[in-house]
Amino acid sequence: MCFNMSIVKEIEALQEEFRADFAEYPILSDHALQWYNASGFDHPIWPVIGKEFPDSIRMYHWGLIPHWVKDSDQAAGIRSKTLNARGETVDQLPSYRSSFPVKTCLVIAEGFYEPHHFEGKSYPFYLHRSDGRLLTFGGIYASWENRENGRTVNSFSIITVPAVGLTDRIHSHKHRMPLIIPENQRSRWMDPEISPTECKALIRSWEPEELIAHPSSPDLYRRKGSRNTPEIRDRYYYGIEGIDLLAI
DNA sequence: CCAGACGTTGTT
DNA sequence: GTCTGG
DNA sequence: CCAGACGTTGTT
DNA sequence: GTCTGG
Repeated sequence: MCFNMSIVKEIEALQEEFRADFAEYPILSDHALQWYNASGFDHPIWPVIGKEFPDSIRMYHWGLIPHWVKDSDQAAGIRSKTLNARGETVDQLPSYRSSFPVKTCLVIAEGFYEPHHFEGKSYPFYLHRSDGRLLTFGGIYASWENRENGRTVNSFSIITVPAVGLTDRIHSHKHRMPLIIPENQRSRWMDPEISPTECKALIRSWEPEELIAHPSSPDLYRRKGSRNTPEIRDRYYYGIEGIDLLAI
């Protein structure tokens, strides 16, 4: 699963790393993305690089709206359920298959959150690279035309796979994790010539050696108030050994 | 045949 | 758009 | 607006 | 406690 993620980076840092420019420069007072925690259920716009626009970074809404959706009510109903697309079935399901493999994308993030269930309670953990470098999740995207107002909504879904390694130890409940595309596989993932079979073969459980994790604030999943504060991403001490020491 | 689904796994 | 369940 | 739901597919 | 569906 992957319903919450984070990125706190300068716009320029993304452009340099991916040798791609923002198609529409985000209107940000400080030229930085400042998501300590973004909840998919709020459908934030997020930086992605799509197979059809490999030289630009675009801000797409998290929560894929399939092209066949008829109206905004239907769109609202489906996009909370398409934050993740299971890798096992992404090439078959009606909501995703027309995006695979022609509309795959790299979803740029610094880290992501997973809940650890322990003694009947849930504790969020933040997972990220120890060197602070960015991660790229494998995703799919779609464009939907809202006929009520003539506007186009671009959106994406993060592909999920069975959890492994540190992520599996943390997400002991669902055993799922986002598809992480290794740096040396990014160009392959973005290859416009790739066959469906070859593309499907790139959907594998993997996490970088550098991935580390720590418990984070129980406020992460609160419904009320701002959940996008610097503190929410910091290490939180629960005073429970099974939690505080889990990822050490 | 037509109406309805189409999706995944947070929390309280 | 296309499949499924009734 | 109110009644009714609120969950999962193991072993941390 | 809070959300959804009727």
